[in-house]
Amino acid sequence: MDDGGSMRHRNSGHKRPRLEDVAAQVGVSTASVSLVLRGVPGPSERTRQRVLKAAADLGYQVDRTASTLASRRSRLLGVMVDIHSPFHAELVEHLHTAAEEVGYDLVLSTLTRTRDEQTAVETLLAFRSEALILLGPISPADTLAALDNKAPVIAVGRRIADAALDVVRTADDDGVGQIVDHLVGFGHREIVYVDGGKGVIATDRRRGYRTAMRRHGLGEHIRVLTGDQTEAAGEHAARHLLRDPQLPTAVVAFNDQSAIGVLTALTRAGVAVPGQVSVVGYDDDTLSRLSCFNLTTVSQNAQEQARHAVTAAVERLDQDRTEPREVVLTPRLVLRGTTAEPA
Amino acid sequence: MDDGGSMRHRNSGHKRPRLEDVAAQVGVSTASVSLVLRGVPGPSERTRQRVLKAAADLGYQVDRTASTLASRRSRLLGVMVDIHSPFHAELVEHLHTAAEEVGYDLVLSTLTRTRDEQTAVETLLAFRSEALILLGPISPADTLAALDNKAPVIAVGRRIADAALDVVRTADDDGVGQIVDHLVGFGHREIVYVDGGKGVIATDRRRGYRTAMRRHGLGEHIRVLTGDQTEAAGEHAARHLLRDPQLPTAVVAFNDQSAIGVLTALTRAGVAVPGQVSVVGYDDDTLSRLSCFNLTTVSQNAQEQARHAVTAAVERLDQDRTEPREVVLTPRLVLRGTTAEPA
DNA sequence: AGGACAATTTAAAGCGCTTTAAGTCTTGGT
DNA sequence: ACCAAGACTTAAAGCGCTTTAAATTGTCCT
Repeated sequence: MDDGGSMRHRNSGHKRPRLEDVAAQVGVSTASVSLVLRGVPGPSERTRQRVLKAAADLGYQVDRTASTLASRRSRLLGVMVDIHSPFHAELVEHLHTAAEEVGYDLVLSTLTRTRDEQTAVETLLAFRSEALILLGPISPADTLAALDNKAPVIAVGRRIADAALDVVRTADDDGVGQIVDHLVGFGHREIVYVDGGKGVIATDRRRGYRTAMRRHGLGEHIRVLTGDQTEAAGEHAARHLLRDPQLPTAVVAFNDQSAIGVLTALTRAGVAVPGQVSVVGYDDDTLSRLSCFNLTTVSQNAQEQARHAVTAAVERLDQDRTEPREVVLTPRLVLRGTTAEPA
Repeated sequence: MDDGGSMRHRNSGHKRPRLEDVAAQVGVSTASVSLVLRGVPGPSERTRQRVLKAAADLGYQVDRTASTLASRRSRLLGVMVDIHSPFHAELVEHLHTAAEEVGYDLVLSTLTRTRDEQTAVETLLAFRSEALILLGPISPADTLAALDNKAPVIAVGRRIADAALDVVRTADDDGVGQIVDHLVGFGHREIVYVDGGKGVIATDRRRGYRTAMRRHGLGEHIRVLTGDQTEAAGEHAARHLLRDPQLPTAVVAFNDQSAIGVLTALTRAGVAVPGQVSVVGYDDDTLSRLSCFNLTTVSQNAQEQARHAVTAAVERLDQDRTEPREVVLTPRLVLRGTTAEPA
């Protein structure tokens, strides 16, 4: 009668079943059960079947914390993401499948306004992540290098000078180069670039623009407008252009957000896109695919980056590679409706 | 000399420091160190200082897996999210701060094309989450109820009939009702609704529309166009409307995505918004805030929902509440630029 | 039947921490 | 001086699992 109190709680009495419970049910040792459940060869077929049945009957589910502790391996890859970024979302999706294929699990830690990289990474480490996959880290190179001493670090999406750690990224300069090639192919010459502020990525893209322009003998037409990563910056830059007597024939923006700002301002001013001005973004955001924008842009191939990141981690963990490796993928131009021949 | 091999690995020699290492450094027992590090009263101030210093010097970081195992508590809230949803992103952000305030941590498990709710939840349980916060679960009520037997479940954002578990959501019907009130206040009468397909949420919003229309004596003007949650559906619906001799004066869409489809199709057909037709969405997506859309919509107040979800979890875990509770918040109309008096 | 060898099974020692009961020291009162 | 009452400190027993060495059982020859 005295369980009146405990009966108020569900779960009372039968708590989570343990390995021992399964073992008792079958009449074997916990060692055997553990072996069967992990698929380690050894147990006889008969034992195997009976253990599997008992486990299913009891609804047994392994306790990660215990097995991590005992095996000294978590088989966990820690991933730091900006949960607001659609691109990161896509990366995570592919990281999941890639990790699963090699027998690892993912633990995510997100960046928010009140949660910086330091905190996010500490969380990952507290879970005993064996390697850290950092999506678009902004910490300085030496901080990352120091971190790499605790667990292999794979930086995704950002160039790191003289990296002592693994890096997987796309060639941002090449991406912008492809855009310029594409526009020049159409016959454009007056191509302006709306910048993305400071930061490694912005630097690379800006350089890509400059280099490509010069390569086409358009060095004198180089024009970089200050901006950042927001729609507002794009609008601002476009309004600036509209004040000039003569519009350029094409505008390349740091990213899709900014490009959409440009698009909005131009359209609002009655400028036809791509009739009078072509506009190009970068990232192949969900945004750029909306039919009302249908923005020509550059895709970073999330899937391939994810695969390389996981591979890099596995090489570090299971194949003791120690030399840092940098994987630079070629981005892919995505032609949509905002580019055409100049008027 | 024989450590040539092991020197190839970083981390060799000094692995992650343990409680024991800190204890040895200070010359006390691991028990004392544990006490100090967790802030449990008992240890003297002198010991406290020395332990803290040693821990910092060694770069000690607690091993969650071990402490979870030992204390039989993970202090972890498992959160299932759709990583592609901007709204979920916002919720997660607030869940983080809310959880931190009450001494819990979050572990995220994401839904993807290849990862269903079942899998996501299992991951959460494997980490020993003490409670499960499911954002927009689609599993049937009885599945969720069964799950609630393993760990308290808090369903966020979705109504669950006769719920035997905690629910935190906004009143979707009320939200759409507010939209209709707003439009009627402007003098609109021909208000059509673009539906969001099947699903509990779509049902509620549709009902909210119908009820509000009747409340205003506009029962005869009720008109629901089939649709779903996509931009394409909105475009499709709008094109349908454009075929009629006479356009309605206002269109209410299931969500922002769909509303933007409507907006795009109308604009493209030369219809002025809000001059000729007003358009309203739902969700207060990032999208709706873009200056080129500036969509009037309804906000679900992520912060408040997050707080309630965490509170519900804590009440279950630390204050043994056992009666299920449903928290229904009132959504908030966000007035922007796509609504005005009818022409 | 006896023994070598392979096939299974299991006892037991942890993994790094928490927790509680049982110390050990101080104090201060008498 | 002596003892009770704090104030600290710590030994030791797990938490639920993995892993390895050792034990047990079974099989096949000669």
